[in-house]
Amino acid sequence: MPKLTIRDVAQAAGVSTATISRVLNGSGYVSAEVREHVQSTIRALGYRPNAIARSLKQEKSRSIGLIVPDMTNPYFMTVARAVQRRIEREGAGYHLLIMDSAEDREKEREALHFLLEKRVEAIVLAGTGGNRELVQAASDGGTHVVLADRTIDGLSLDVVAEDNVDVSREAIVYLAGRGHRRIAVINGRQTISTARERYAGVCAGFAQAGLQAEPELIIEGDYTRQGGIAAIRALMTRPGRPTAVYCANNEMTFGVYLGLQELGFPLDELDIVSFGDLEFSSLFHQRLTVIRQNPERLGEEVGELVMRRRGEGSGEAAAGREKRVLYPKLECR
Amino acid sequence: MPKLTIRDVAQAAGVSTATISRVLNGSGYVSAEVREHVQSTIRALGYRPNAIARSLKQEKSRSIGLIVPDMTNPYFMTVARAVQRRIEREGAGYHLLIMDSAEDREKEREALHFLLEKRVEAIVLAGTGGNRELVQAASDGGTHVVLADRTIDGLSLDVVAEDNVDVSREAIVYLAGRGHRRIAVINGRQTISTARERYAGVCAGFAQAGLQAEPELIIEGDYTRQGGIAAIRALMTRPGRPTAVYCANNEMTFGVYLGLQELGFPLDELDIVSFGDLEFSSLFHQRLTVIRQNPERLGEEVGELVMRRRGEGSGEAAAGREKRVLYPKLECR
DNA sequence: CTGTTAGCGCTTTCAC
DNA sequence: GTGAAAGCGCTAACAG
Repeated sequence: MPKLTIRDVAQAAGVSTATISRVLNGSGYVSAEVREHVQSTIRALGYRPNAIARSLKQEKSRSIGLIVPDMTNPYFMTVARAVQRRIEREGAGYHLLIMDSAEDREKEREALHFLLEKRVEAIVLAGTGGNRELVQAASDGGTHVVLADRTIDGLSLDVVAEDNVDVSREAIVYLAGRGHRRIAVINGRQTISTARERYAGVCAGFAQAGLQAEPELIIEGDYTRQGGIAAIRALMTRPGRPTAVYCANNEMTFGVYLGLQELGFPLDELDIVSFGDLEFSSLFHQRLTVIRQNPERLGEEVGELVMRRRGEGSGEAAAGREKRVLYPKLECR
Repeated sequence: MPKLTIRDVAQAAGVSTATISRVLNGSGYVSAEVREHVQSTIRALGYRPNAIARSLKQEKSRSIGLIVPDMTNPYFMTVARAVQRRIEREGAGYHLLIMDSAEDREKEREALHFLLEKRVEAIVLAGTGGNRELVQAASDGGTHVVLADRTIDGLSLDVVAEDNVDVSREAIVYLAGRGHRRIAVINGRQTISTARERYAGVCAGFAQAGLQAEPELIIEGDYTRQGGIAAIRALMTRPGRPTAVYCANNEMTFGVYLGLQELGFPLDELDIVSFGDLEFSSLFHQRLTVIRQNPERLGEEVGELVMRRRGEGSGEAAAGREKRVLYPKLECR
């Protein structure tokens, strides 16, 4: 099959390439007669314009980059899907380039470079906490940057995130209210903003409940399932076990259950609060309380913000950055 | 920030654009001296080559399209991730464009057109069953097409899929062996190849077990959670309830559990076999037997195939198509 | 070893 | 209303 170009179509239709282009884009004046003729020629030939050439000429890639720290986490994939839907809805042929940093700063750096070379019009970043200068440079360079879910200290950029502090405080108070005195905390890495915020909330909760946070019950995990398994293993195989656990993300909560099972404990051995939902929590009638986030909404907000920024003048005139905060809810039952 | 081009770099470094290009691509001869100078200039300026221009010139987009019928299904996202990893591993700057057809032929058609315009080098399709001519045309047009998970009748294309028939037969025999006589079947739409194959296997299973498949126990669902809910509702709210259910995909199985819960049945009311794993099946000690698929492996095979085809001459010389079959396993316990 | 140059396929002034 | 022509940023012959 010969690769067709706009010139082939022009030749076949007996008009100039400019006319074809005008028909394709619905721009400029074209008589109805010619338009129809061109359109039928296009159909007859099965011609498809080359989006790459178009992008080069227009200096618009019509693509948005998204970097998530974990493609296997349903939370981020839900965000991704919402963003994708939102930008596709615009109908302007936008699409999403999804990259996975796997919580690795180096991979994140590569992903940023990659997206920059692809000339994405905006980068949505749920970051590892690293690459601050590069992110700033990207923003200064005129690529819109929106931080999603996670912020980066010292950068003034658009942000759509959740309030991690207050609901975490509430969670600890809730557990204390149920009579727990030995509450373990499985944290995320403190390089990640959400992990820091969640921990801050936890501390506030302990204070409010008049409890002393016991160092050996505070474990720094890594937001992975394996991390959750390791954490619960450590907690349950030494004296002074906890009676309740606050777990800073969904994957680690899953790990906690896997670990409990592996250790031979009943799954309802502990009261657990999970920051972030687990798909099966509605079926899983253990002593599990969920802090329900709203990835759908977050993704929509991000998409909306991205498309709006696209309209505004690039970089330079960009007025104040925007910060939108969503509020997760502790689902007591 | 001024957008830098290769000419700016050339000017700054006092050499020609060709030299810059050679340094960038590691092609042709460049003296070590000049190379270093150019590289430091590039770094100093913070120059990033424009991948769009490069793609246009080289007539290689370095992108692969993937169309899945359901982005929310972990099965397909696992496939996607495996494909992505595999093509990124090549190190040639390849990336994946993921599109969601939402089981809708029209959306699938749009996605195909979109990817064709983006000049993706290959399309990986887990299809709805429609758009046969378009898919054929894409393949004829020189875009490699690999069917993943689902085949399309009458098309001779590369395929990586699972054997749905035999393990489904086995599942029914297994349920019959546990003494069940009233076994319900929740099918997928018969426009989808996997649904047809799974149903064929189910019928073989009934025959082998010497059971009569009862029409009112065979329900055509749609591979969605809602479909599963609707199906189990229908089955359980009329006389002659089943005692076991074969459920043709993971999402519908989830729906079955949601439905049972909603109807007030205990979750272990029925023996259930699910084609396709549920994330929590290992924790969920109900009467659930899973047919374990291997999306990781499928994705890797697809990625491998795609990258190999890329090496071979395009379209024309493409020798025989390849069909790889994976074998899911019934996990009895 | 390095520079000059001709495009890749399209859009977009600017003439007519 | 339509066409001619100049690039978008890069790479790849081809000279030198």
